[in-house]
Amino acid sequence: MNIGEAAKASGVSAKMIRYYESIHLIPTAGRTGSGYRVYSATEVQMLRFIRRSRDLGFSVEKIEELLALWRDRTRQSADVKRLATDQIDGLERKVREMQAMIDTLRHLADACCGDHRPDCPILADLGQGTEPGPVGKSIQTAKATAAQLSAFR
Amino acid sequence: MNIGEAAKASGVSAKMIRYYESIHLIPTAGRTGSGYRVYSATEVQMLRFIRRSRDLGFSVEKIEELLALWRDRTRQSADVKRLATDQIDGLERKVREMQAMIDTLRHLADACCGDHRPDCPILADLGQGTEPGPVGKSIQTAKATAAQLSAFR
DNA sequence: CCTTGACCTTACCATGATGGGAAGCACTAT
DNA sequence: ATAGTGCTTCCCATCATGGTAAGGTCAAGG
Repeated sequence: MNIGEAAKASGVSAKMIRYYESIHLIPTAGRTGSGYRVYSATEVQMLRFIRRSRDLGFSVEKIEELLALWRDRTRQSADVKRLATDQIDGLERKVREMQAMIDTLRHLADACCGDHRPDCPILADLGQGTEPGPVGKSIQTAKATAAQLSAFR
Repeated sequence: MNIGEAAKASGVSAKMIRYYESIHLIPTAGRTGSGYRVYSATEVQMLRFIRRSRDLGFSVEKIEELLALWRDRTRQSADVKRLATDQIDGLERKVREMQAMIDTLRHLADACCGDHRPDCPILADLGQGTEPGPVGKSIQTAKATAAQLSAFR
């Protein structure tokens, strides 16, 4: 099977298949005499495993661990479960951070009449600065930086 | 005021201040005779505006628009509000996607006894593949790819 | 006056996962 | 034989941020 066919069958782009091979997430694919990569059903299954794991938000690093457990017939399901619950925890943390942003934004947006006039509590709040002092003067809900947000994973 | 002091006063790292200048998000800072950047209270206020916007998850691109509206005394508050509600929409979409992942993961984790035995429905599900066919055989809740997730912003 | 330490400057590299494109070779169907 | 599609490798871009290195500057104290 060609890389293109494997891509179609697994839902992983050819580009990413080559990338996964280059970072050794998957073993080096076999080659035809002319240098084309060749994939078997087993390898496509592994690619689907990866694809599904990515769909659940796992990082490549975590997928490496998942694959290792998958291959290991003497694994302990507790180890797999821990990976899953860690993933849940991380996602939930992210959701909470974003929810805090949403709450703040909605609060601000609700206060903005949103018409032709220039007065805007949203800009007023952003411009005010929200000092890190003891008594914040503006709505101070979202504490997470966008940087911190994307930091996870 | 030095870049270090401006960083402390605004909550934006010196590194990022230079970066924001290089991409023209903020105007070119003045310099002392020896080449040190100099910042006034006005510029620090702009940096705080940026910092706060980032805290609310706005991309640099969106912050550019926010800053333009901030400076424009003839702005229409509707334009600001639209930026805010768009941001809310984007965040909510992301939250929904992550919530779907969480739901799927929790479902799987709940089914995993998590002990010393190797049997694990989590790996079984990942390995099974969840074909894109009409009748998915495994739990199929999370439809968003991690790629799509981070694609926003 | 000289040293020390803290701070500034620029320039380059790295991150994580992915896409895009170019140049060149291989395969398939007409 | 030729056209078209698909494969190969290699390089670049993303986005916002941090790290590091080599070198210049400033302020305080001996």
